[in-house]
Amino acid sequence: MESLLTINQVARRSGVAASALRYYEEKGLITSERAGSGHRRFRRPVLRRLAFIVFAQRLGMSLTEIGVELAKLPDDHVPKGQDWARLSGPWSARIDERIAELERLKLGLAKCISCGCLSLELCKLVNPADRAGTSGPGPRFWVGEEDGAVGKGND
Amino acid sequence: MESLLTINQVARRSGVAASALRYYEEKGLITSERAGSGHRRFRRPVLRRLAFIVFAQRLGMSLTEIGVELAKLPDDHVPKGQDWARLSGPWSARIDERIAELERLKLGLAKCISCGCLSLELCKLVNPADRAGTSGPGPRFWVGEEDGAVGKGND
DNA sequence: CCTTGACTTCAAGTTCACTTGAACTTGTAG
DNA sequence: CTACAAGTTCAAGTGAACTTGAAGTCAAGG
Repeated sequence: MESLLTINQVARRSGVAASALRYYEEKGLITSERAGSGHRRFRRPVLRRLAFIVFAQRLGMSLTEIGVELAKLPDDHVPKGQDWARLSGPWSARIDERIAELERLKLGLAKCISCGCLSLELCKLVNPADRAGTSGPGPRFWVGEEDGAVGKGND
Repeated sequence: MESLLTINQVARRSGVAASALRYYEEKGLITSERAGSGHRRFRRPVLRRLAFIVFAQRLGMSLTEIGVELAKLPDDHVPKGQDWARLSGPWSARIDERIAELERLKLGLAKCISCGCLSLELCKLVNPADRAGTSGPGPRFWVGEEDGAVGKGND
């Protein structure tokens, strides 16, 4: 028994909807074999890949970015601890950055929100590195003064 | 000089695009007066409201959720330190939760990714409270075993 | 043989958070 | 008076990440 999983088995075990699994496959994030019937059969390592995808989404990464990371895993053999471990260094750093930003936000919240400087200081608290700066729709980030019409009064 | 700001002044000072400001106003997140010409005139406190919106977005909140929070601010007077401070308690807690989740993720990454248990343990690391559980599109979260087809082998 | 359930593909729909474009009005400078 | 920038509304488009629906296939059970 090679222990191949149907799409719904994977869906139940991963918490990722079957439709999402097809979507991920279409996007090249995961792969499957086919049974004679044409039905998908997933190998078990897909579960770890999915764990990684869910994980990375919680960190705010887009599927495209996640795809880039997953591409670093080998195609020629089932990924081993070492393969995943190669990814984990940069990831720890990434998480640390995000935590640091949240700490800054928290500090800013406590320190500034009641003193009137929030609207002037938030720019220094928010790290725009990740998703900002992309063109098209999506939230922008706070920038400093740029405008002539700056009063001396508190905002 | 009452120091009312035009939409582009607000846009420059907040880093939020003018189109987004109109959108926020439409959604009831901010308000403006009108000049005789029909042009929007924003009062200065809108800048702090916008700071709060940008801030909350960085925490992963939707505009709808942010609207609920902003509704807690008084309409009858310019929000003061105390008004903002009333919000800050729950917010600190919220940030702490998020930080705690990231710490768990990081720990899980370091501890589990190389030992083969990741796909079984992530469920305990990821806090689904925030955005998961919503119906419709969007990412799902990892759930535990639910399925008969569980092998004893490592995934 | 017929139904049921699990699966397939493909096209179209949904939500969020905006942006873009068209057509129009106003205020200021030359 | 004419330009032109800056503003307006409204409708439609965008991109990400999926979901939903329609129509069809396939294997197993009664």
